[in-house]
Amino acid sequence: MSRTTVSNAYNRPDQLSPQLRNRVMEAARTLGYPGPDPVARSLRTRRAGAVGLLLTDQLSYAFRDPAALAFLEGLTLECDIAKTGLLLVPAKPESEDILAVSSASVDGFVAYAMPDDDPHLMAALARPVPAVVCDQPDVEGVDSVGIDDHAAMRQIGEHLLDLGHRRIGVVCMRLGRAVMDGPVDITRQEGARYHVQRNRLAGLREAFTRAGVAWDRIPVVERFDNSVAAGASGAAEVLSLDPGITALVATSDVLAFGAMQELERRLQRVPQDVSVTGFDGVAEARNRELTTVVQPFLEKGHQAGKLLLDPARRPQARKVILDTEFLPGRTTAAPPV
Amino acid sequence: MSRTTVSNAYNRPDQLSPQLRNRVMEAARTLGYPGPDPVARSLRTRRAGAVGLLLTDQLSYAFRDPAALAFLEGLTLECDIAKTGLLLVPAKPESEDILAVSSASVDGFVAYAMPDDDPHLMAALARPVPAVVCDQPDVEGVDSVGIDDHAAMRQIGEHLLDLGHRRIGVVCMRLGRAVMDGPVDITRQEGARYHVQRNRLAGLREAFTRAGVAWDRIPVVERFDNSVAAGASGAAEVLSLDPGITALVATSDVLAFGAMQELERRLQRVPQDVSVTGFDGVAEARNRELTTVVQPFLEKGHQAGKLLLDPARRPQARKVILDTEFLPGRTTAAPPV
DNA sequence: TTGTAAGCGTTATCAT
DNA sequence: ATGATAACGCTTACAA
Repeated sequence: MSRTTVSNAYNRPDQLSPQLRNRVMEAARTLGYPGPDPVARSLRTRRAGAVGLLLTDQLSYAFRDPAALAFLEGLTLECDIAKTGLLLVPAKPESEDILAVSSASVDGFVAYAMPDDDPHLMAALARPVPAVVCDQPDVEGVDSVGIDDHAAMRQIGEHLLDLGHRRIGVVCMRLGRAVMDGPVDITRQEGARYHVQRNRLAGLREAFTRAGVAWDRIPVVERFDNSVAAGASGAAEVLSLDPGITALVATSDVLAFGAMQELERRLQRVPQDVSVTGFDGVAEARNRELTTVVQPFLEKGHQAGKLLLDPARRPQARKVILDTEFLPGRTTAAPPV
Repeated sequence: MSRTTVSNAYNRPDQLSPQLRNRVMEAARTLGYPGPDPVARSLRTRRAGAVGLLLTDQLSYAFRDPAALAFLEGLTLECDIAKTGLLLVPAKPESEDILAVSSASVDGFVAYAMPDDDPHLMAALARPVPAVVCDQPDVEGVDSVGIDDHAAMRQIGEHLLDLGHRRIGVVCMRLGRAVMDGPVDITRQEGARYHVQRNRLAGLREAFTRAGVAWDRIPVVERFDNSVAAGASGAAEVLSLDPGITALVATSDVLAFGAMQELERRLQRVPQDVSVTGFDGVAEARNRELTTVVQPFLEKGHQAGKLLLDPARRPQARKVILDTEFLPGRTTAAPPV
């Protein structure tokens, strides 16, 4: 029996007589042939049947961050439709080991919120497969999905300014690949390796600078982790830098929850004593009526998947900017008199 | 320049002179050679560098279930260590299409809480790669990880019996691959395709039967989704079948939250009017002090990963049964007099 | 240190 | 309807 016939028996049952097909399958059982080898098939067909996903952090991190989860959910829905697997590629930011990226058998990559200079990102973009970046700076020839972080954060700044706040503090997420928890000077703010954080800080800065508030007086504190605990300790540090602030701006909802926890511990009322804002619009933020910006994470994942899996790929890179919505909540009010 | 030299330049930089290596890399750049093809490499080395994961539901479901998430987190931690990617394989229960399973380029499979007769599971086990099943019945020659669902649920039953409950109702998760929301007779309970649900119901039944309570009088209601909404509607249905129950047993914490929501809507107090129990011990259950059984999801994922990735594989299948802890909370009390 | 040659297991093309 | 042949791109003994 020839190879071709066996291949057809598995892949094109209609191309050969049912009895021959049965004979093939029976022989396979007898001989212990487990069916076509996926890797060899991929080599021949030039299709891996999987999409690679690069995340900011080690794999397990993604399962703790509600925002990353929603993105993943949107992306997997597209993968389901395209009958494509999703390969979570280990890409710890502190590791320089890009072997996992360069040897991942995938038909394309999605990079989500990676730092601009991450070697894993570089390695993925260097691969001769399509890629989509999400929440990252545009790269020549690479499709991208994102929001206008700058404008969204400026809205939050303007909201606080309208309420009358002038002395504020900021807790932001990591700005580089190394742990650098502490106060952030303007140089580091501008040179942040994370597109999203850089733009949010810049947007806030623009709002305050326009209103005539000196930005270099505003304490900005960095935390590596996006966790409630990090938000709490970040808020504590901001308050130690300027105990007189009337509002705390966090660059994520999760950090804002931590800030609120710390304020509560200090018996400071929100918003009567200190206003707090977040960013993202995760479920808990809506429940607790945090003043925040809602961004469509699920839709981001959808769009990223669609761009990557769209068979009719355009000759030039496409760029999707999704809408955000400023959502005033009960955690902001006029500063105390 | 020979193929070998190029291969060595990429894979064994120490095996050739630095200047030659540089010459190779430069030539690669000039010629636009993107580096070794991962698929061809996998074919040759017989290593895919990825582990396949089969989940009960479509991929996106996993990102909604806190239990599945914790399992994933534990598993990915092991994958990180082994520098192996994790391939989420689309395996919708209602689909018979196993192509994604049989053509996934993986070095092994982890199957998590799949129904016993799922064709995707069969296809994965038929592949000539190692596999680990989790929360599933033992399969000849396949490593397994799980808990003693039967004993754990019996504990819950005994707890309720000790408090004096005799008329109870049950809300369980799906027992088969098709949506069959509604009351469940004993035949369907015993024939449930989901190992976990089957054993939990059997454990509860044993406790009540031993105490002399006729099990066939106890309303058991099935819901396909493991969601708060499903728990609420399931509880409502149980209450319509027997308005006189003094306790509601849910086979998951999430369903229990739904049951509590429905009881609150009916102005029934928990636990004064009706007791409620869950299963899993997710974070929210601990916060709300739900009476439940805590099971180590993270550890389950760890163990599954370890078994699969352990290079020193035993000749015979290994079986890991993890401990659970009965956690009495504030949602159970003696029935009203 | 570098090169030669033999597969890895498929599927596409073409011929019968 | 079925079969022969030629890649797919790589790694790895082994030889030079």
